[in-house]
Amino acid sequence: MGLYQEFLDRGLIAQSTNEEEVAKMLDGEPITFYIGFDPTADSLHVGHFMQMKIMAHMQQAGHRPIAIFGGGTAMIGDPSGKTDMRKMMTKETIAHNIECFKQQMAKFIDISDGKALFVNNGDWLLNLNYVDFLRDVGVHFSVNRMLTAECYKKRLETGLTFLEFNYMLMQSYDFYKLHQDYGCKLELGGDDQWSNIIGGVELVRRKTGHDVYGMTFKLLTNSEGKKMGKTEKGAVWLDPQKTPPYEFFQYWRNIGDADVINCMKMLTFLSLDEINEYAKLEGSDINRAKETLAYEVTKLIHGEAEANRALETARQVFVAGGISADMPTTELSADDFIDGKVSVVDMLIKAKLAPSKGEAKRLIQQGGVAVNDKKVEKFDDTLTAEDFASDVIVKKGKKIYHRFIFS
RNA sequence: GGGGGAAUUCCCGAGCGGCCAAAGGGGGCAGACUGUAAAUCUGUUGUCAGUGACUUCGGUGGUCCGAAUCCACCUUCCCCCA
Repeated sequence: MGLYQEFLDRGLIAQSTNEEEVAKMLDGEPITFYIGFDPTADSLHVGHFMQMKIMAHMQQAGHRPIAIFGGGTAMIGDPSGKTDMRKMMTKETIAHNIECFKQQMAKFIDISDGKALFVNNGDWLLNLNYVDFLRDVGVHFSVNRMLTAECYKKRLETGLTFLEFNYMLMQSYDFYKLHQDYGCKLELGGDDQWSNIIGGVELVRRKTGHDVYGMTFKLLTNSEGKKMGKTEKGAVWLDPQKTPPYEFFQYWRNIGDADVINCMKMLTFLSLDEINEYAKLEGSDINRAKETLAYEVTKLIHGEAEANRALETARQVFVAGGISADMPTTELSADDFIDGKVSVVDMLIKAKLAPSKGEAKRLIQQGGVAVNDKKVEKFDDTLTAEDFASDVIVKKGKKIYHRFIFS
């Protein structure tokens, strides 16, 4: 099966500037293509992972990926689809974020012997001469057209600064630059990048007369159309420091029924045949699909060992109701004990299971806390040092387990 | 440059000078029901303390016994005009 067909079958493709040509390119001679990443945080997240997975797919098929880090564009901030202007980032932050991105990405993309390139658009964007740029690039853009672009729609209601309005030109210039320097012929990206991508395709054509192409991939959304990979606490990060593997695993283990198969197709390398088998599951059997999804995605990002540990932990906790060494753990010290006792409330706070005493008390009063499987009845319950002879497991709500040790 | 409007607790958004820790919705958290799902229902949602105290309503001062509510200045944002 061809690469293009594979992308199509997995439901990854959103739109392309020229379907026929792009399909031919993907399954034809090696080409150079690029995907941009704006360094807006110090870790990649799940949304980026999809892009990386696509790059890896492409690389396996013989194509040469260029990952472009937006050291220049991040100075502006992409307004696409945003309701508010982003806080402007300092150069130092951006540089730091790029380093973090590079390290994470190098695990998925082979950059040896020039098989893939990591470039920073700050290298050329930051030194542009304003007037020259306007004459070279700005002249090719119609404000009228830009204003009708879908991605600015929201911003036309709330306000769009000229700073951000320039973002499209910068990104378009990237494509031109990569085309000139590396013969790059294809830009890929999330579907929110569509406007920016066609801007680049058009700019290259106007300036060089060459045909280049763009294609966007579906964003990872759930069945309700909401973006996935976000929790109350923020994004689901790839950095194990920011989102521990077990938590990462649990995120996928807990997704809605309607989203499992989609996620499998988009995020794992499982064959479509295999996925179709999972799609036949119904009722509580769907949990098997969720477990597989969680395992596979965790394996891709954190490695097999971590995936196994997360899976084991989850099974022990939820199926056997047992204790696992891999549970999030808080170590208590003698200072935490007053008169030889430590209150459950204080433990919850120490483990960050509750942000304040009031909330910790409420949790207990509403019956949401159990110590060693026994529901805590009173909010002023305490434990003594003897209780810690073996590990103490605190359960918050139905799914959050936390281990306390004291030695 | 001129004129008008706005800034409220995680978000949106109400808020006669006292009865406002501040309506309502969203979101979050917990409980019931379940399949570690969804939907639904219930409770809860500033901090500390068991009848209470304390810190909040863009910022700084002021008026008043008393201010999220009134005044002045400042900051930011939006809209209309040039």
